[in-house]
Amino acid sequence: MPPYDPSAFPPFAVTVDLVVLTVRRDALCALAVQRGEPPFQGRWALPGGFVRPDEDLAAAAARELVEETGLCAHEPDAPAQDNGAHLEQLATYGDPERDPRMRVVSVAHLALAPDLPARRAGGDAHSARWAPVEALLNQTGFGREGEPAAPLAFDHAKILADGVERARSKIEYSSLATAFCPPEFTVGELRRVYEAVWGVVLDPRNFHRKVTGTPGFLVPTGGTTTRQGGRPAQLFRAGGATLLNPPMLRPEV
Amino acid sequence: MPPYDPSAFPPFAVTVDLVVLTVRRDALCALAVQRGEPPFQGRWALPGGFVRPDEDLAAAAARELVEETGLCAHEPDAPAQDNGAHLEQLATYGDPERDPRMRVVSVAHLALAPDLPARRAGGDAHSARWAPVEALLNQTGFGREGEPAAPLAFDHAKILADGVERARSKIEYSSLATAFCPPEFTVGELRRVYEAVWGVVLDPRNFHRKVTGTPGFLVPTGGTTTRQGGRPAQLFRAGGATLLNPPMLRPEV
DNA sequence: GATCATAGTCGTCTTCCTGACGATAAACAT
DNA sequence: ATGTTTATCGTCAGGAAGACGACTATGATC
Repeated sequence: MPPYDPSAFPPFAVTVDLVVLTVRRDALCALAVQRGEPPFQGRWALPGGFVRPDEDLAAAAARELVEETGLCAHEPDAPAQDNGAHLEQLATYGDPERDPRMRVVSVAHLALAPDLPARRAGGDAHSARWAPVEALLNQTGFGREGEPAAPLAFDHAKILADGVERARSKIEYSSLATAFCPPEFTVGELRRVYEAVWGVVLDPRNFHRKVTGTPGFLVPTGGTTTRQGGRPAQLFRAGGATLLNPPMLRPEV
Repeated sequence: MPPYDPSAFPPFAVTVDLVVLTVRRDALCALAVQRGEPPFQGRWALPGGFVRPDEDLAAAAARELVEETGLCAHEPDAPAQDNGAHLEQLATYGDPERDPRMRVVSVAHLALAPDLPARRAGGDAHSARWAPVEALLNQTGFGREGEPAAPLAFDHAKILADGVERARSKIEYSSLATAFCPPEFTVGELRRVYEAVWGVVLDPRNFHRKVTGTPGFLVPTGGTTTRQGGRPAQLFRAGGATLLNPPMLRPEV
C-alpha cells in the first residue's frame, strides 16, 4: 500500500450517472439527455454530473435526480410510498478509455419512478426525454421521429443495460415494482408494470392470487377505480414488505 | 453539467478494497491486513490500494488479489473451474469523511476463493491473515489469541458486511458456492460451504437431491474420495450452469 | 334498454418442489 | 463383530404455481 502523498495518486474525476427508469404506455423507458458539447456532441447520454467535494455519492445521485426530474429520492430500504423515486447504487465504471478527455470514474445509480403526470417540474430544462429502453439499446429498428438515432455516448449503453437487468431481476424478489406505480394503484396496473419490465404476458388470475396472497406486499386502501375501463378494481398501496418470499417468477424465455 | 476543465472538478483518489472470503474449518473467513501507518495504525483492515492511472477497476482488483493471495481471478460470468478465485465488483463507498486524510472513493470488490492449501504464495508477506467474519464484524465476543480486538479501520466493517451479505444471497440463486471448493469436491463438502456461509444446518439428503438434480450444477468426475471419513463420496466438478433455477432455499431465521 | 367488450376476481385441478424423515451402503475405529 | 461416520436412495405430505373455467361489474354500442 503506497504511503499517503497527495501527489502520489493519479488524478481521477468522479461522476455519478443515472439510469432513471419508468413505465410509460406499457413500455419500459429511460431518461436520456442530449449532449451539448464534445465529445459525443449531439448524441444521447444518461444524465449525470460531477460529485462535489463534500458530497456523498448517494447525495450526488439524488441531487442529479432532482435536477433532471424534480423527483426526490428514497433510500433503498424505504418502501416507495409517497411520490419519491427509488434510488440505489448500481455499479461503478472506470475503464481508462471510457472518457477520451481524462480519467473519469462514474458511479452509476439506478432510479425507478412512476410515470410522471407533471414532467420535469424543476431544473434546467435542457433536452431530457423518456425513450423506450429498446430504442436506446438497439440503435437499429426504431423509426419514430425524435428517437435517438445513434448509440448512447460513452459506455452508457452498457450502464443502461446493467440498470435494466438490475431492475428486471430485482422486481422478482422485492416489492420494487411498486416504485413504478403511483401511490395508489390496482393489481392490473402492477401487473402491467411487470409485463412491461419483463416484456412478457402474465396470467391476470395467477398474478392476482400471487400478489394479494403475499403478506405485506399490498395494502388495500378501500377505494376502487375504473380508470382502466372494465369492472372497477380495488386500489392498493405498497405494504411494508420489501422482500418477497417466495419471489415472483419470471416466465421462461 | 459543468464544462470540461481539469481544475473544475475536485481531486479524488480512487482505490479498490477487497472482501476476500473463504471457508476454513467450517467457518466463513475473510482476509484482513494489519495497518502499518496512520490513520488506524495497528488496526485491521481490508486489503486494497490505489487504482493506477491506466488500469481498469477490475484489473486493479485482480492485481491486489494476486498481491495478497497469489490467486488469479475469474470474471463474474466464468464458472470457477480451475484454481482461480471468483471476483466481482461489490459496491462503491465515497462518504466524504470515510478517510480523514482526503477524499477517497473506494470501489470494493468481492472475491470468493477455496481454502488455500498453500497460503499467500506470492507477494509482500505483510501481516495478512484469515479471520472469521463473525470475529471481524463483532468486535466483542471473541477471545482467541491473535484475533482482531478492535473494529475494522475506515468503513471496512460496512464493506465487509455488504460483501458477506452479497455472498450469502448469491449462493442462493447461482452456482457460486463452488468457488469456495477445490476443483473437485463432494456433495458433502459443498453442503458444508452452504452451512458455513449461511450459518445453518442443512439436511444432507434433501441437499443431495437438490444439487444433483439441478441440471448443469454438478458434473461427476467418476472418482470418489473418503477424505471426509465414512462412506466414499462421489467427486464432482462445477458444471456450466451459473444460475440455479429454482434456487437453493435458505432456511428461515 | 339489451348486448357486447373489457377488466377484475374467485375457484379448481394438476404438477412440481420442498421439508421431514426412514432405510440402506460403504468406509474406518475399537 | 460392532459401532460410528458419512453418503445415498426412497417415501410421503404440504405448499406454490401454471392452466384455465366461471362469474362480476363497469362503459360502449346498437
